[in-house]
Amino acid sequence: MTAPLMAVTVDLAILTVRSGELCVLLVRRGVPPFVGDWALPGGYVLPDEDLRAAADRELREETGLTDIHLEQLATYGAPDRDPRGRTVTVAHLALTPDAPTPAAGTDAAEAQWWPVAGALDLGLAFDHDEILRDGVERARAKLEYSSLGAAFCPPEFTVSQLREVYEAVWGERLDPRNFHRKVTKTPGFLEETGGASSAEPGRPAKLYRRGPVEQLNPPLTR
Amino acid sequence: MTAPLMAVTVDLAILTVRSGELCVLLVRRGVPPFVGDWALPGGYVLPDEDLRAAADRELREETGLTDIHLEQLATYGAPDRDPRGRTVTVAHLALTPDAPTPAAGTDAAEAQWWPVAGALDLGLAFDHDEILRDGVERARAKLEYSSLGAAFCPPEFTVSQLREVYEAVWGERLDPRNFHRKVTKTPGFLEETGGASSAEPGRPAKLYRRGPVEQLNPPLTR
DNA sequence: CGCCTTTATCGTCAAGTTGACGTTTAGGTC
DNA sequence: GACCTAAACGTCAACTTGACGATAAAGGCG
Repeated sequence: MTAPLMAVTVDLAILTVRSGELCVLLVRRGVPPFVGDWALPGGYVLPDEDLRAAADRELREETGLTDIHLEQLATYGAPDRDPRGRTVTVAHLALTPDAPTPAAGTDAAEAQWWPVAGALDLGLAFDHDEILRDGVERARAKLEYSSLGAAFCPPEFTVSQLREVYEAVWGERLDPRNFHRKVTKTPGFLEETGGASSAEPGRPAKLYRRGPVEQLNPPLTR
Repeated sequence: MTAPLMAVTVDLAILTVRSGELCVLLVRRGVPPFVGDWALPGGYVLPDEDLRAAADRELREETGLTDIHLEQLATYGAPDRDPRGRTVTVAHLALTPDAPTPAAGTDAAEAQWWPVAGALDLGLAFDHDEILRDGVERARAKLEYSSLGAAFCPPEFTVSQLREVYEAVWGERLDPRNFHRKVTKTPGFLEETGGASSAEPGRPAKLYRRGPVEQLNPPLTR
């Protein structure tokens, strides 16, 4: 049997929290198909390129960001998902602290952060609605049982900043006192830096950085 | 830019519990490359076939099984993972109750259940060691916070059977009384059928089937 | 039939965790 | 200083967990 050949792409659901809202980076397509529609950034995997390397490259090209959390999400390969021909896309999920709106890439007329609810109302190109929904779902689930919330925060952050991340991703308010107790009493989740932040009114908050723990046990609860 | 084309396959990590051990279905390769080596069952995705459909088809071809739990695991695409040329594989994880050793498929000289520890010592073809490790890891994690343990059990089963699944997958003993309390008191996890099993010595155990709940909250703990 | 063995099921209790909410602390501003 | 704000710490009842005792319901055996 001779193997059927297909195009393979990577697409990125790059999430951040801006002003208390979970946002995704979308690009407006500048080439067919779906010209003018909004889409997740992505592109073809090169002949000698690893999937992870392709995702890293696209991330760098679209945002200039490096060293942010990037994980494989899922692979989408419905036979008719791309009108140009059979294309399988390996979707990735990236999480980043709030960053300036990046420059547009080569294939994209514009790039812009969108609140996820609004992005899903736009009607994205290809099956990117589904990918985005799955990515947001993954992010929500991972905040519960991993220390990934800190991936949305700058290197040093306060407990309040971290709580605002959880509130934005989960879309619900959390009790500041119980949240503080939980994250500071979980060994290895946070490390005190010694610094303090007095940007906000009120008592200055201690600064923390990510601790070594990846899995939270017991998990945080929505 | 013209899209680089690649072969796309699905590979299956089909897990079951046999005599208290977590086992995986392996096939011995009958065609190059890696002739004679053990490998996960799998094959090319057809030109008009969805990824899920390809996984379903391979599962049916290799085991004759249908209607068992099947989920996408991850996608592996290192440029040199297949000596025949660039090949990306979408690995799937399948969980099934104990079943008879299936007949070999077309490309496989034999098919056989292997305890996972032994299977990893064999040195599997391609990157199937890595896929198997990831699949086992996924199964272990999902038992904690989902009701997927029942996917290893027949339609009707006892609490002890379910506990033996957990013990086999996690590789540790659980207290029968606390396990019983946990699974029977979690609303929606199990449904009593009314029947009883007296196959074992001792008091007959009530029979249960899977309840509607998918996510366990709070989770079971190792 | 009683008695033993086996496993299922139920109960108990101390320790730990959660959720709701009060109190104190440490900065700003007027 | 008085007042505002948010951080950080405390309290307490309800619940969950882990360890393990007690009871129930079968079969085997004298």
